Amino acid sequence: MSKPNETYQILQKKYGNLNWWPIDKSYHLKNNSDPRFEVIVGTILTQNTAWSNVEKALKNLKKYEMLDLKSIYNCDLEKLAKIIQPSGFFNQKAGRLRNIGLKLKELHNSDLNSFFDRDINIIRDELLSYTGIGPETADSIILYAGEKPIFVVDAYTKRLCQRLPFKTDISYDSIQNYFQKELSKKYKGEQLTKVYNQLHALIVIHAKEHCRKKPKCNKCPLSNQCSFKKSF
DNA sequence: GTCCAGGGCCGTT
DNA sequence: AACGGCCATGGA
Repeated sequence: MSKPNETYQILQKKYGNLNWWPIDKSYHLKNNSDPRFEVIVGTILTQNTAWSNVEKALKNLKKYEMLDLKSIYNCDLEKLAKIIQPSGFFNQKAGRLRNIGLKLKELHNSDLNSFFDRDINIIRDELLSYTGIGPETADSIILYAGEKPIFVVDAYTKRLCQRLPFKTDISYDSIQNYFQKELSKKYKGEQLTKVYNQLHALIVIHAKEHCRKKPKCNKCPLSNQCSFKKSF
């Protein structure tokens, strides 16, 4: 039976350190804006969407100087939708972004420090109450913007869990609880946060390179612990 | 042309 | 509770 700790070690050795979440820090230094807000925007834009399309939308937002909280909640929805068009689902996402901006302004006076300076479960419940933020988006915001220890489960993670398999059913909460239980035995504090961050990134890369829908099991680094094994 | 991507909401059963 | 349709672009 596969274990998250082993899987992490193997993937780490294979793919090395992956710099997630991808953020243009120089942009935020120059504009005195908060990179955490770019992460939040990115989590919405990337919902069921290839990152290459998200990059185009983020580039547009910077071009029109819209990548900050105030510009988002003050925006004209049609204009915002046009700007983020390359990311797909643009009408939906424009509404979600503006709504999140308004909530952060109204409930937290636009202060991300105080927003994130709370218990993880409190933050999570609040994020889940916002329209357009489900479990994966909430957890991505907490981990990659808030830098707090929570494990993000996505479609890739579910696929991996089915195939290896791990000893868990594949509901979001079950997978998250299982990974957190196993990994927190070995890692603590900031180290644990880094592991959650890195492992999710590793799973994404691995799923793109090998554990695709139509898997490429040839040269797969996890083949020893995987029971799916097919030769495609 | 078809398939798919770093989901979530809403209506129906 | 579980499932299907829907939202939409761009790259493989």
